[in-house]
Amino acid sequence: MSRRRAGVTIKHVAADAKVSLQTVSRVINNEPNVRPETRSRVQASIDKLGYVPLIAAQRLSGRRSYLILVLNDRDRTIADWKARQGGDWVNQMLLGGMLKASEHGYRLILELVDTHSDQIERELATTIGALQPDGVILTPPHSENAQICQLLESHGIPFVRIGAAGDGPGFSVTMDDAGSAREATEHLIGLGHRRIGFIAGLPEYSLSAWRVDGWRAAMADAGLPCEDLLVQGDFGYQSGIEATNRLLALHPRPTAIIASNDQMALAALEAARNMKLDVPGSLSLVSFDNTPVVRFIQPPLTAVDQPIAETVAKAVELLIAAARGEPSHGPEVVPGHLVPRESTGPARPTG
Amino acid sequence: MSRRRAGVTIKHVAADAKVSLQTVSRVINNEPNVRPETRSRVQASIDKLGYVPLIAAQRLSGRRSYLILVLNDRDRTIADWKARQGGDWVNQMLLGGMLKASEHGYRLILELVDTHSDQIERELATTIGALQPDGVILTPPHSENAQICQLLESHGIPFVRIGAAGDGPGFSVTMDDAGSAREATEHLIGLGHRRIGFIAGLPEYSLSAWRVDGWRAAMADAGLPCEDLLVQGDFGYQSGIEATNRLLALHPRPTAIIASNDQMALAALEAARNMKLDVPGSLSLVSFDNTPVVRFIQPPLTAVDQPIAETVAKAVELLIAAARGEPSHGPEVVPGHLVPRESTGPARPTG
DNA sequence: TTGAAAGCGCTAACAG
DNA sequence: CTGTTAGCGCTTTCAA
Repeated sequence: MSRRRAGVTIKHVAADAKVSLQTVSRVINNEPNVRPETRSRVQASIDKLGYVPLIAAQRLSGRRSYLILVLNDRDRTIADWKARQGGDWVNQMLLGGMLKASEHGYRLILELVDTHSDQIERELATTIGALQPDGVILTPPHSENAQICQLLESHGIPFVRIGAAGDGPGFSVTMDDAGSAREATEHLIGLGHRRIGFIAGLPEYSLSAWRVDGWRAAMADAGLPCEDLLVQGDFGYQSGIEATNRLLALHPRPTAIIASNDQMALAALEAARNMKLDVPGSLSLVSFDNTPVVRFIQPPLTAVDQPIAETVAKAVELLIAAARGEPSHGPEVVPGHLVPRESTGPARPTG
Repeated sequence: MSRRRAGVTIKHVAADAKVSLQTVSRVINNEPNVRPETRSRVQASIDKLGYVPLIAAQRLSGRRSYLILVLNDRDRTIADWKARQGGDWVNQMLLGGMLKASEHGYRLILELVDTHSDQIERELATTIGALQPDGVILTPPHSENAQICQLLESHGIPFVRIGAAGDGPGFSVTMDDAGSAREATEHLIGLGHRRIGFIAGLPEYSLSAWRVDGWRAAMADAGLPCEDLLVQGDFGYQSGIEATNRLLALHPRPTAIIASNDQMALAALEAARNMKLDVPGSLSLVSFDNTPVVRFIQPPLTAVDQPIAETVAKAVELLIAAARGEPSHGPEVVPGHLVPRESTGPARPTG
């Protein structure tokens, strides 16, 4: 008869506490309408028997799955892992997300999705159908993917878009890219720099534009021109080299450069070295992301720290609140901050 | 009547294909005893309707959960994440584990467990009870935890112990720590070193001893004494400083040091610098783990690369095979390898 | 405040 | 080769 392992179920608890299944269920889910006395009797049985609700069963009978799905870009993530360059986006995501989730009895499942595939829809529908997560977290560039957002909406699954504009569907949590870029720029201006180059990231990421905006605003506020000081990069090392070469060929040469991510900043450092420019003596450098390597390189880079853990924790909170039917908030912004290190210094006249 | 979202279930498929539920189930699970013709008709309906089996339902009816649980040490993992020093154990684990798992329709769930808690048992029982994973992967130091192993055994859940001795319960996958240590030692001997110090890791990790063994064996083979050259560390930075100071105070001074992990190697580098010793001019240094930082430090460290991704992938394979009732293998060994960089050079007579 | 009954979507056991 | 039946463990009606 027993075709599975001996497990204590709600039935055993009910029998032990001499109540109905329903009452046990109510206790488990902290629902009202149970006399305190009954509740504690049931709880005692639960503890005594070591009963644990089986999530699959809870899900099946229409309740929550206690699962939150995090969607990352497949190629990018795998490439990062294989490169072993110390990128820690995923680590910070787990740090913020897992811990917050587990506070509420939820679990995170990381899933890699092929952005460029024309099968996203099928892939995603399969995952969602199979898992029935209570919420989904979208990271860039998926957070800007209309197809994905629409699919999630049509399934009625709450989702958070990280690093994407707040006016779309779902919740939005951003890291104040503009503010951070402004802070970085003001830091340099404070050091006396007047020609500050900016290497932008891929235009399909909204945050690329926001970072440019922050820089522009700070420059404008200080009455400094941006003119030829903005060059396009693609977040990759090679593009950083090219962008830097372009900037350093200008007359007069910029005395500082802000790169939209660490890879490009590392590239900028290399490019500067190739031109025998000392950092920070002849060129100050600020980077975005603050991945571990930038602390170990010589000189350690001044960088904008992206509060990934905090942001993802916030995302998880929004999702859990939504699953509980709590009222939803507007777009959330988690501020980043500048970490000054040795790659930035006082401006010196260019040669 | 419909108290849940419209979802296409096995019933719809059965109706559409004009077969019984059971036949659909057989097709889904690739079971035999279905006429090819019937099979393809069912498959057509599945595709047409976009049917996806709900994992919770499969689990509930006694089938597999398609979940593999990975247990990591809570404090260590969180500390690593917070330190942001570029440790990428988790990344490599996910790289190897997730990809392999997804090949077979499985998913990985990472769970942090408190080793020092006297509640491990309850904590674990809860997780296992709630999730009912088809397999569990234990990483050090949990892989050596008798309490955990016993609990898993009593629940009848297949599990793999990574980096633990092969003679315990469950499957075992190791990274040939002894072989790697031997390779590192032979590399140094080949460079002419005769006094090679070794900084051991925490004794509660079996792999600490294996690394020592490999070093000892290589030294013995070359007819070199180990005597006072072995000092105890605890994998932490501070212990690396102290151990190195101890070694460098010896007469004659060792010309090379192998540290049992990167943190201690980084510490050794620092300690050597404090004594104005050039690396690798006056002291060669080899480290274990090969985390990203050791490539970015000056000089880049020669290191033993731990094949974490491969190892975890192997673990996942073992678990899936076990879930399928395939015959089990003996202990598996995934070889690591030495990555020579600039921290090792020819031995020079000590002063 | 409590309980009884009816499923959720799927599979195992047994017929045919 | 295919179908029927009886649950898996839990929650949701709805009734008491």
